[in-house]
Amino acid sequence: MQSLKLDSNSLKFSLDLSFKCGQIFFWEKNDDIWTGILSGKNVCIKQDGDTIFWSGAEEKDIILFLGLDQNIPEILKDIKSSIIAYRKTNDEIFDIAVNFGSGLRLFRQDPYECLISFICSANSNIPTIGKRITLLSKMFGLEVSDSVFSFPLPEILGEAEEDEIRQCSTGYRAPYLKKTACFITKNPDFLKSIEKLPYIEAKESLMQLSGVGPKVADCILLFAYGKYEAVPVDVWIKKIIIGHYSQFLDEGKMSYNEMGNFCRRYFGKYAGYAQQYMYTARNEISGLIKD
DNA sequence: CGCCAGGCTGTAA
DNA sequence: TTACAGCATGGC
Repeated sequence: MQSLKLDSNSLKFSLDLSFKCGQIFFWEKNDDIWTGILSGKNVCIKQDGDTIFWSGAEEKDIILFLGLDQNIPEILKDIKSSIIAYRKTNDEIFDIAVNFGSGLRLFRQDPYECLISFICSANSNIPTIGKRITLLSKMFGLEVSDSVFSFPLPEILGEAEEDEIRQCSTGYRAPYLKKTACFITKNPDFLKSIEKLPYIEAKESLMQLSGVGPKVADCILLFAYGKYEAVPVDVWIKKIIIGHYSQFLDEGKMSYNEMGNFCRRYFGKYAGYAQQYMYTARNEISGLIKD
């Protein structure tokens, strides 16, 4: 295994927390080792204190995937100064979230895998989403090594029968998966073209895909494209906004876009990062805010 | 049994 | 433009 020492900006990095925070689903942990596939190769990653060990990839790709180049102290400083500028005080709930989520890092995952994963996420929960992805990979993935299956390729998923996709516990999401896989097969450069678009246009573009609404689009933009102004508002974040930030929002201005716009004004250009700290600490926060 | 979970699509006003 | 029924699955 290769290894690298975390630098001073990354000393609190937590591989476990980052994998488990609901941003990625197609990796598994066995005996302290996370295994998955990057660029078609089996990759193992583990953390021991301030050292990351891995195999199956080049160092620069591991650093990019895990987001180890991101300067977290700088990002948090930016968010906190934006909060101060907005409300003239600190935000005790956000501080609690950052404390709880210490070591959190937004990965840079493959856009296609992120897209399919979050179509599966609709109206569901994290363990169930993971099971769906695993079932899909076993049914439609390529066996890259002994009983290790790749993420299902678009050309295979697009040709699959809707019933087969339903057998992977995907329910009513099955036709969305098939349609979107077909679209990606016919438009192989589509996901690449999203990169250079500004946030609003990138989001509108993604929302043309079947099964992709505003929330799923924001997840893809944040978790795969590193567009930190994307703020996925799920039921937990909505609860937190209503319970802790409603003083800053007009009654009746609780639409998806209004909540996201508020977060961007309040947290600044890294609002999506702030959102992920809040989401990660959702259980701790929910007991501290209005119901 | 009912309620909820990283919501979206289609329809109606 | 917004409102809302319907939708599959699994955990509690």
